[in-house]
Amino acid sequence: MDSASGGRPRYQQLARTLIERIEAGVYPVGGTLPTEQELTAEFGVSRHTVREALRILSLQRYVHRRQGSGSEVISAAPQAVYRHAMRSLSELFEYAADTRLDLRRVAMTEPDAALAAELGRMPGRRWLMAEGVRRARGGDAISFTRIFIHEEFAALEGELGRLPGPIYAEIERRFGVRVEEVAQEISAEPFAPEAAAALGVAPGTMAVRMMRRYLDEADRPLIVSMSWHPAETFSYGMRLRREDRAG
Amino acid sequence: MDSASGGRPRYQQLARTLIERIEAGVYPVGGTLPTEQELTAEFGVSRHTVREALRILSLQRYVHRRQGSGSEVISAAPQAVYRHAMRSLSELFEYAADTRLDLRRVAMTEPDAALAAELGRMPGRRWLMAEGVRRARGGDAISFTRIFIHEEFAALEGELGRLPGPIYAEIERRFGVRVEEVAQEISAEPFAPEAAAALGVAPGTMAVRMMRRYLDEADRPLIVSMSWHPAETFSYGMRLRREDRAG
DNA sequence: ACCAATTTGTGCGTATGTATG
DNA sequence: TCATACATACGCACAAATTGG
Repeated sequence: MDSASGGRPRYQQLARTLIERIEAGVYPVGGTLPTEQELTAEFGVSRHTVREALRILSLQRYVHRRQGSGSEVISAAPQAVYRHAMRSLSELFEYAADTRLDLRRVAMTEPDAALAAELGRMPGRRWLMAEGVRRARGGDAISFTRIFIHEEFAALEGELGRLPGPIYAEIERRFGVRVEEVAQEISAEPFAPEAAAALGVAPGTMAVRMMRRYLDEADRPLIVSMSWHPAETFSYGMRLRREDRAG
Repeated sequence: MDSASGGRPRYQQLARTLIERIEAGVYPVGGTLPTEQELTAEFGVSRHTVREALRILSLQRYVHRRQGSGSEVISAAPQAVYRHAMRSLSELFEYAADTRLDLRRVAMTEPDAALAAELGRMPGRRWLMAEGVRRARGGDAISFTRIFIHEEFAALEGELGRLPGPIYAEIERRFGVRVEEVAQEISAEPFAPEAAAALGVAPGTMAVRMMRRYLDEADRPLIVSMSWHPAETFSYGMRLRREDRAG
């Protein structure tokens, strides 16, 4: 169309104009927008274009439209909420479905002060620790992994090697608890000697460390997992989506 | 209309029918829906009605519609369950409020094929590139940062150095577009020589790279930012909360 | 309770633009 | 280059909800 208008569709230009007016107070909160017919006349566009623009304002929660009544301005600065596009916890590991965890050691441990602080704010209790190497289907090593399971669920000790799914899912099923929140932290540090040896990488190789705390409704950690990935091959992706009213 | 169909509008009935087919596997994930024209013929409704129905499926993330290509089925059960505890995009950088970006170079660039692929699936266009060093309030270097801004917003070129807030916020305000989604990827690689020099770290130092693509409603990247952090001091945390859905 | 005007919702037809393969 | 398929945009008509008389 015309280059002066930025090359964007007319309904988007119109939506932007109306939003500017709302934010400037031309259409005050609590009042109503001009009718579709008035907007059609003012901007010289069809009703279809006006309605597409008003749909944008409605989705972004600037206005509330009611048949027979009009378009009420409900906010001059709607706040956004972003949603992690993830349907289940197992998608936290995008690779989880195609990997297996080869455990090399399972034991009850009592962490020292530094580790206890990392595990969470629980009192100085014992944890069931499982460590091993996560491998792709072909056998290639992905990470050195250490998992701490709260002693409350220590009955799993004998079965850790042959669970069909993720450990957190089994704990939810067996013990009737629920993972309400996951706190994840990504950092980087060189591999510890034993981790390097287990993965078969040179000592001192740089690793990306992912720590996840699986928390219940009171923020108590049920499981804490730590994985060290060779930095050269590590990649982690996520998508965050702005929320709006569904249909 | 007819009582057998529930008295709901035709486009809602059609949307319901299509969703049922997707969930039943009639239209498998990864495949495409029939074209608008085919749906028009099958259901005996106008293209307008078909498009209203498809808009519902698109908003509910059942399909992804692409001009010229079709409506790809992307999920048979699109409800997200975990929510990233984040109120605004600026919280992506937990430090954003207390940092500043010292730009050392701003220029229009035409990326090569490899970079263009990383920036997104836009045609081979030019981007406004800004690069510099992000620093804490005290002046300590945090990261080497390179930002690519779509040429549509190149008018910002002269102001990049003195924006009050994040670039994406200014673009939303000035151009009336909206960041609907952010795709983030974390990986690790050694610093490039010029980045190492700019940060004052030894050549070959390992870096954690964060790439973020800020996408509009059609998944077109508006801004792409890349930051390289010295691995030794990098840490990134996030929390994901389970959502209780009524039904 | 009813009517009439207003306003948005639904639905159809048509034409042209633009990205894709 | 060309056909296909979705995006944008114009027009019209009638339905349904709201409002005020």
